[in-house]
Amino acid sequence: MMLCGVKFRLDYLEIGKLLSNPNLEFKSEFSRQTGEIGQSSICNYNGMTIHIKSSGFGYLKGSLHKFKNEGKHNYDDFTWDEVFLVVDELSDTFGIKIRDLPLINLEWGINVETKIPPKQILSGLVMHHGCRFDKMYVNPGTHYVCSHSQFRVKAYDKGVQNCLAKNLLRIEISANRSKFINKLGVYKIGDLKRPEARLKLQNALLYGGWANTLLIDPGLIGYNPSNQDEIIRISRWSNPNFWINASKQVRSYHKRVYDRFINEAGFNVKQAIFEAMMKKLWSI
DNA sequence: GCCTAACAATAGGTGCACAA
DNA sequence: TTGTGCACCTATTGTTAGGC
Repeated sequence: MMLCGVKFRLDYLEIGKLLSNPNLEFKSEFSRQTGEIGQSSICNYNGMTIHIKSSGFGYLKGSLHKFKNEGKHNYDDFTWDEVFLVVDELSDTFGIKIRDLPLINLEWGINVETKIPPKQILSGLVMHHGCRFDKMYVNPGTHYVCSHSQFRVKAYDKGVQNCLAKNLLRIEISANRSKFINKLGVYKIGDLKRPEARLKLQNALLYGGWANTLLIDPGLIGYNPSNQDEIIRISRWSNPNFWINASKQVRSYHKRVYDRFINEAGFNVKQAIFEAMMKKLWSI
């Protein structure tokens, strides 16, 4: 599993230390109209950003994974040992103890290699729980995002994004609220030293995230229905709008029947990804 | 302004009865 | 056999007040 984005809350103490750190250069908002210098100031450093809103409130956010790669990319693997090395390095650079800062947001995910191009898988993503996936166009590529109020489930083609030759699918959970990660036993980055906390993040990704997605199996597109009933069912199941517009009971029923059908017909794209994630999770 | 905690409201999943 | 509606429980979401 890989940690990606983080957002920490900064208090009076840290803000004072950061502002007096000679290695950091802060830029303030400046209004040409009034000539006033805004209260908030920003500092960018290798993919990490410090936002100081007032003397008592600010946050530090960015990608630890990118920071490890000097702010350039995040398509390689990022082990837990590396996470804590990066946190220590960042702590030294900034002169504050990052490990003990309260986490406000956290993003974690995994890259898996797939047999078929990720694009085919992504276009079949319909919903996560009762929430539909939206397409967000980012250059290059497309992010499939499902936004709940406390967290987002994201999937995208990591290979295309970084012009890699292999089929690399990234699946990610991003928690917007500290409540969501607190529930998993994570309050600060140091908590992730504990294997139980890491396991909870993994499970949230596997079971809470991927297992609860509704995926139209790419195999369905080329499937030859054997009778009239199947023609109707397949045409419904392969239509995202059928799922999105169905009442929750209808959806729940069809999901069950669809899962059984997928299983019997041997369409296993979702399951294969689940297993690949599982394997990958235990290897890094 | 930005965020959190607590609470109420709403939505999802499941099992079951039952209709077409 | 396929599909729908209902009740129940639980998880998620929205709202409000309040901290810093």
